[in-house]
Amino acid sequence: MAEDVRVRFAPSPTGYLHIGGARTALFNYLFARHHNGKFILRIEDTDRSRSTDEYIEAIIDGMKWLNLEHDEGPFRQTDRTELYRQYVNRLLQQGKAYYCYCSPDELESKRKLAAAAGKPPRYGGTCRDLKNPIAEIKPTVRFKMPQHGSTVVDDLIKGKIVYENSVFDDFIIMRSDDTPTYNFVVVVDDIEMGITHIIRGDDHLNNTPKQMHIYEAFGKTPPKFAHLPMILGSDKARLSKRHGATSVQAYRDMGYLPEALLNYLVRLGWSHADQEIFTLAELIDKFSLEHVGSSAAVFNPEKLLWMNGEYMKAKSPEELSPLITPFAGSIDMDKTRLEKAIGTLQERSRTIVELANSMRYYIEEDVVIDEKAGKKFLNSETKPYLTAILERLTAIADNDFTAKEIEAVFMGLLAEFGVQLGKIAQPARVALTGNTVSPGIFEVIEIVGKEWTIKRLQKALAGI
RNA sequence: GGUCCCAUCGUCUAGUGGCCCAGGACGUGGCCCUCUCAAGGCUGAAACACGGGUUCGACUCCCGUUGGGACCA
Repeated sequence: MAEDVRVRFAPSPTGYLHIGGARTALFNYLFARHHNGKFILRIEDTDRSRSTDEYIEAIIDGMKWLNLEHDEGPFRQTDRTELYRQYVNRLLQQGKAYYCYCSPDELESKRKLAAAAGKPPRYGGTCRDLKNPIAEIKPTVRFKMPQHGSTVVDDLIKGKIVYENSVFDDFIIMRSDDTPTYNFVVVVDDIEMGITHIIRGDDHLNNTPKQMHIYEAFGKTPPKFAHLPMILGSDKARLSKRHGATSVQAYRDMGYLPEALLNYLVRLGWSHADQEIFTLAELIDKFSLEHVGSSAAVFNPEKLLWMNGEYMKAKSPEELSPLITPFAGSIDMDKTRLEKAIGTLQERSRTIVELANSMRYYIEEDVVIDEKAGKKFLNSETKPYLTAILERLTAIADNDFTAKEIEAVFMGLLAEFGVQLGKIAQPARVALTGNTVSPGIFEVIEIVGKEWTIKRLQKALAGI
């Protein structure tokens, strides 16, 4: 390996950490870890009017939740304007950039003229060879782009892309108020930070040739570029708020697991034959830019939900238990009983929220009977069963109140009444959980415990 | 409008000229299992945008058309 890999994730803090941003961060992270390189976080807050500290926090927070640890940073661009100015001056001194005195109005009218003539609205180079400064006007600084030949971007994902230099104009690198522009700042920062690979969304693809010329103006070899395809919404337009939840924290709040979200995100564009589920270690080991596809991907919430369910099943109750707290509050329950309860529910919960919600009849002493369920299963027909269940369960010794014993009771009842299990399990389920759906009834009864079970059965019977 | 990118089941994708009358996954239909619901097992429907080349042979290479997307204004 010739040089050490250094990559960066450079979001602008104008919103929460976006799903697309998270994927970009993930790919950078995996690339860095795979190559034993460095992953740098840089906050692009040059646009001060739209950047807020709250969003900076939110982005860092989101990265932390996803466990995408950076090695350096977070760096911020604010207060580095002096540095950018120095870089601009170097270009100015070397004649690679120049002052432009054209007023916005002039440029605007020229643009309109060009548009009317059906020509692309490019800067004509009016001030390119100007000898004497015009004292009374505060100028912008433009970068001299080559006027002939072509520029080749050899992208790691998209392949070779050729741009005719005639399509470029001399773009502004510093505004008249001394603030540098995006394309310039990125390059300066990437040079300063020694970035070797730029992995970013392909919405930046068309900026790349311009940036390459800035590198060259500073005598630097441009880094390698890899432009990731966009993530789209169901209507194939770029994923945005109107497609529903797009921020990483929204998924956290909906009870998704960070590992599952990452796993889903990595499969949006990257693949490893037929494999769907990957541990982080596997991803780091197997990740490569060569297997990143080149077409945009539609975000599919259903598949994410499925994948989260897979991770819910794979977790141990001990791991799940603390994750419920934000949704269900701290649960006053014996540790082993709590974990048993989770164990019965995790495989039928696709999110932590679903899990927390279905915990109710384990956590709360009283249960609300669903009206429809009550009508159907708690009636004169089932009363004898419930009465018998209450009687037999009460007879079980307190320390024998286990699923196994409870099952034996039910089996005995089946024989006596000459009915199928469903006949008596459903009424019991409704009496104990309030609903027709739950884990296996014997386990439920054990975990609910003798005291509450008896109480609930009595209450159900009283209501008939 | 100009420039650029993209195009395999509804969706994510495998496929790097013959292994493909196209494989996996989500979703979806059916069946099985079953105390309910999930889970699980089996099974079905479902795609190479179109048109030209190149080649003994194209999903795979080239060109064009169409359609989507991005950027610049």
